[in-house]
Amino acid sequence: MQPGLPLFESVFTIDCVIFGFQEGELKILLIERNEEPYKDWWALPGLFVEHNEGIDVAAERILYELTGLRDIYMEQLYTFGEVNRHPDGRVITVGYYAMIRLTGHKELKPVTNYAKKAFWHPVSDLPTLAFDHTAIFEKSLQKIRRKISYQPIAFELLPEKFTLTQLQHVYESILNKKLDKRNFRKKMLNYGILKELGEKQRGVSYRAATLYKFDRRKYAKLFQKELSFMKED
Amino acid sequence: MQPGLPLFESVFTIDCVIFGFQEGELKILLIERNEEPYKDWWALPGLFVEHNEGIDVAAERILYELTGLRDIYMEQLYTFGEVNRHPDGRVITVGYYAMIRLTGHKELKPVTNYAKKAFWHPVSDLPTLAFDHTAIFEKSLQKIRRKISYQPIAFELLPEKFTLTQLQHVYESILNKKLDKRNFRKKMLNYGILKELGEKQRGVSYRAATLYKFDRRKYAKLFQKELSFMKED
DNA sequence: GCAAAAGTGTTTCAGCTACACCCATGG
DNA sequence: CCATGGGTGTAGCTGAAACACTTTTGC
Repeated sequence: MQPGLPLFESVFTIDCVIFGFQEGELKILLIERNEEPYKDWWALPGLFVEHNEGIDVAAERILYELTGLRDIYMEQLYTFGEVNRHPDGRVITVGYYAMIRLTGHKELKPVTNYAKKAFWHPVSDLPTLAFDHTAIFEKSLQKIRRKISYQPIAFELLPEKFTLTQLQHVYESILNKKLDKRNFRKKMLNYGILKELGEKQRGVSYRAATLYKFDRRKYAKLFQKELSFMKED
Repeated sequence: MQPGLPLFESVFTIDCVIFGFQEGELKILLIERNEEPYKDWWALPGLFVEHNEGIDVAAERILYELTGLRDIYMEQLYTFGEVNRHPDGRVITVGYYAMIRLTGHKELKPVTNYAKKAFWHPVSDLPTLAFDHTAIFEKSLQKIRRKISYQPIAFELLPEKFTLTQLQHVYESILNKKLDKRNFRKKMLNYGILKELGEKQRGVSYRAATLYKFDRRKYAKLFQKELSFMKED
């Protein structure tokens, strides 16, 4: 620590809610802790922030250590600094959330020492989590529910090529309600931010659907920054 | 600091964007710094968080020290943790924003030692601020612009009794655009969350306007939590 | 031929927008 | 009597919601 600053120091961590979409369900990545406190509990992946490490960089570090992925969609969520949130003393944590593409064959990397293993858990059926991690998760879900109505985050969870039905399932699992198929398609195609690829699905035992990709260029052109997507209630 | 935690400590502060509405304009409270670094610069009011002090409590402490007010509308904004944001080393800061009622006669309390004085500055014409405080301010403005469209935060800036025109001016100054008077009134009254008091304005040299108050009870009953207020663009 | 999902239009309704004039009051 | 802001209604448009049947494909 440099001179000039007073000695008000605090212990300080990052916790991360990592969303993925698998088997038609929204899931998050949990680890099983291998250390006290909360040994053997499920928890959000987290780490201590090092000196002279920016918090965004630290958040990316977690993600890389766990999944081997870089350049992932990731946003800061909220900072949790209640005195009693950690049994060993005042630990402030900054929550982040991330969204990753689970292409099925992607394996989780061997997990760091403080965790036994990591698993994808459906958000509809989470166990009780360590610390205040349940609250952090709930805040993240609130945030993406709101965000999906004005930013194109659904595409972060899908492979590059996807069908409209897959896209609809992402919206439905985040918003936790059924949407009307015709209205969804009409609206989505009207935005003009999907590019229809010439291709169709392969290897399905029913009528193959048209594949689309998200056209970032058009999106950026149409809306400098935002877009009113999907009504909220 | 308690045993059991590793020695990853960080210096850690709170900075606060305090909004007020005065003379028909949206303003924020700035202090003039009396200490290095950035001595003599304008800055957001901030402080170091003490050990065993929750961050929300610390944020309320700033507000009380500067304004003598408690029980104020206040929300966490974002956490800024870039390595180079503070010239003396890595200082993480949690930004908050608050909204207070400036009833005109309310004086600012004598300011703490690190500041010479505090002033209300119109947000439309802010000086360059110390550290990354300009970025913190801009994020807070973005946030309340979005928030005013789904939560009744405008009332936090007004006295208990207000006219519809005053309310409209609050919306206009936050959204930074003119609104149509008839449409604004129709919509606002339709929500059914304003209570018409029997009274009229006094001491104005034109037709006195009807006074209203925000009916929190009705608001809570109608919308458990949220409301789609004012379209966003 | 059947199971499973793809794909497709129209009507109705609510809420947003645009817009201009008379009224009450104090000085 | 004049200056200042208070207060009011309607018509047109746009976007959301509701709703059911035919098509394609693999097996």
